[in-house]
Amino acid sequence: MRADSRSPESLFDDAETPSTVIVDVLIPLALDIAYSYKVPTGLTLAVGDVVHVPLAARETIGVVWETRTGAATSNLKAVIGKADAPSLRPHLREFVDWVARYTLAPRGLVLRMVLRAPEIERNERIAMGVRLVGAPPQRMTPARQRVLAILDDGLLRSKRDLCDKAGVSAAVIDGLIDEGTLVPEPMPKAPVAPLPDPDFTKTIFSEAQSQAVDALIHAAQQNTSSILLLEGVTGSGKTEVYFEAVAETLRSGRQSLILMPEIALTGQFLDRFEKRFGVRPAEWHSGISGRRREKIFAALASGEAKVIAGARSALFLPYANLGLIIVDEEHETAYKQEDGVNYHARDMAVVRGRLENAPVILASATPSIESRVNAKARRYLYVKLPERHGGRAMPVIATIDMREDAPAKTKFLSPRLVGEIKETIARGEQALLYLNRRGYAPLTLCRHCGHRFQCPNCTTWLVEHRFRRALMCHHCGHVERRPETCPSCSTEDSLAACGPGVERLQEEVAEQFSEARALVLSSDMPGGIERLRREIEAVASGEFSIVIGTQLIAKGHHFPYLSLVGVVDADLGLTSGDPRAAERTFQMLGQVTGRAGRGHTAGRALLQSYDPEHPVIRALVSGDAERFYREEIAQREAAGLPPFGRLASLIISANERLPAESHARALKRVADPPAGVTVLGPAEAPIAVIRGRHRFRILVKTERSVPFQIYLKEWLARAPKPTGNVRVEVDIDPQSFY
DNA sequence: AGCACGCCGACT
DNA sequence: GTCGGCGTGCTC
Repeated sequence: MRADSRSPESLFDDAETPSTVIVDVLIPLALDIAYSYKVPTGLTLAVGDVVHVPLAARETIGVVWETRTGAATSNLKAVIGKADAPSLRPHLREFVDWVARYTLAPRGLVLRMVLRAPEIERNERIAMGVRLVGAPPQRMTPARQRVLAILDDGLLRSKRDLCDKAGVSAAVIDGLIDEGTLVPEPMPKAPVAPLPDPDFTKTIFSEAQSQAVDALIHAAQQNTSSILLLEGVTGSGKTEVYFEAVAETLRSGRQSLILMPEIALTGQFLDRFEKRFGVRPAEWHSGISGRRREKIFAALASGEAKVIAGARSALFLPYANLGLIIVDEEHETAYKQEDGVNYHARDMAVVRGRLENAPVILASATPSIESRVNAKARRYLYVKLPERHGGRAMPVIATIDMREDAPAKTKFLSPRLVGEIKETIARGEQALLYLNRRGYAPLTLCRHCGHRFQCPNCTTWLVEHRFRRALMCHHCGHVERRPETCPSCSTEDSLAACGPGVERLQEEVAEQFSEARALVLSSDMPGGIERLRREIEAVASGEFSIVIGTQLIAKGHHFPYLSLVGVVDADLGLTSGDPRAAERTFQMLGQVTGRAGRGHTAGRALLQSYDPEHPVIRALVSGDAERFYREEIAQREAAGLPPFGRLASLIISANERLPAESHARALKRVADPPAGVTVLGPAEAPIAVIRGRHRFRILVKTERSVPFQIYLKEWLARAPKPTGNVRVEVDIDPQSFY
């Protein structure tokens, strides 16, 4: 061996060194390349193995990405040893590489999403139970009698269980062990998730549903991947239909993943699953902690757990034999991860399905434009459930023209809506008022000098929160006290609230319906998620007659007493600059109005609008979704926007201390795009300030059909590197992998 | 992710 | 002078 092994040449000089096994280890950090390590003699490693490796002065975990033989150069560090974790299967490694390439993220960061699931097993404690073996004790006591009576059948029981049943403390059992009457014995490991029974109950389906079920079962039986869009209006029994595909996958012994937007993972879904399969599915979301995560991780890797219902991160779990992926509410924006690795779980689900030869079912009442386009272009199979099941009627949707049926000044409920609410609560039914605006008023101005309160960081108005006596920016989180006098002209009591928020609506409801029990449901109410959950339960049990809520009430809750939905400002959101504004509004209002009348009464929905002829409003009223999608796609094409995919936004972030200059520099970088890429307008206002950095969003589209994120990455790599505190990130918006 | 290094303004 | 915050680059 050479004395001077530090020179760069020595790394490749194998003249005097014997050949050894070298592994390339991918480390779950922001690194795109795998690092090489020597394998010490006596250790055998295979691709996919999880290993401990030295890194700088630390020790980290990593995954063997490649093995090879090479020169044993002494400047390679050696693998420390194998970690006690299941090896990553080829499909999962392929998935990591694919996602990293597509999302422009370093491979290590994607690997981290796989590995951070468990903190990688620590040695598991084996639970001990006791069994009756020896002779009865010398001294018999009533407590001992009870214990022995229970263990009479000779079965193994856990101490905990035994204490509860016999009504004794652990000391009694320990005493009997000391006497030799009972013998401790390791308990068999309890299954992490009990096995769902595909034939626990048989659902009776309508004719239309049966056809959908057949199509889904057919897809599930294939050992190849097919993508299927299941479009079914609220109340059409989508969930029960796709449960049949899960049942079929269970029968074939393969695993099913049901992806849901985080918030939708409710008790109600779990109950429905239990009703169909006899047990609850294993759950996976941010609320599942430590031990449980490790167990689920291991049970999926071994193939023991068969069905998992989870949020988007469940996509990166190590399935032993994945046979089906369902993406519930596929249009949900919660599927888009915006920090760290930018990915859209729906699209990555399609990719994983392809890699694992598993069918993917995308389910929604209001599919995203891109899934609709894919279905119509026959890239996806398309199954539609056009009507509600059980003979329930669709809600009747009508508009209230606010130009004709105007509310009183500083009021926001039209006389007609007020009348309908009165009738509804008089019948003992529930009314829901939907307004997607937190706080009291979206704008505060001075009646004397016209001063408007604006966020110092963003170009948005500050929203008044009367409850907290504060003015808040809903963009960046900036908060300031609401002053008594105008900061500009010092006039007292001149500040006026403009426009409605849910808090203000609550005030109006209290005036109009003083006798009714009303409740505001908003994500920023004090008390957090726990209180919110309780309140939703209370609404479901009919405790309130008027519910005022922001968009969180649209998410998959079943309110059996709800018969009237009033959309306070149906135009809200239609005018924002977002190219998806119309689509989002259509989806949101479709979900909200769909809440009406799922119980014993036919539902009604009223949309208050100043623009009742707007295509989105008209589509909602006529129930003609087909027409909406057709018109929206045509309109996007007319506006020069691609119907789906091939549209990305570049996020540019610059230190807030040097705004103008850095911003200009960063913009220069995207000002000169290559042929085939069009920059859609400059970024005018920062969309947020995160950790002292302004974030600007610039939309970019391309004609290229190759995965254009890769194309963008190459472009950005070639572009002159911005100096100063500027960073350009590529954020992939509606994605396509074609 | 950590950690070192180097650049700046601030100040015992 | 040097302390410390922040930005940048490196880790087989």
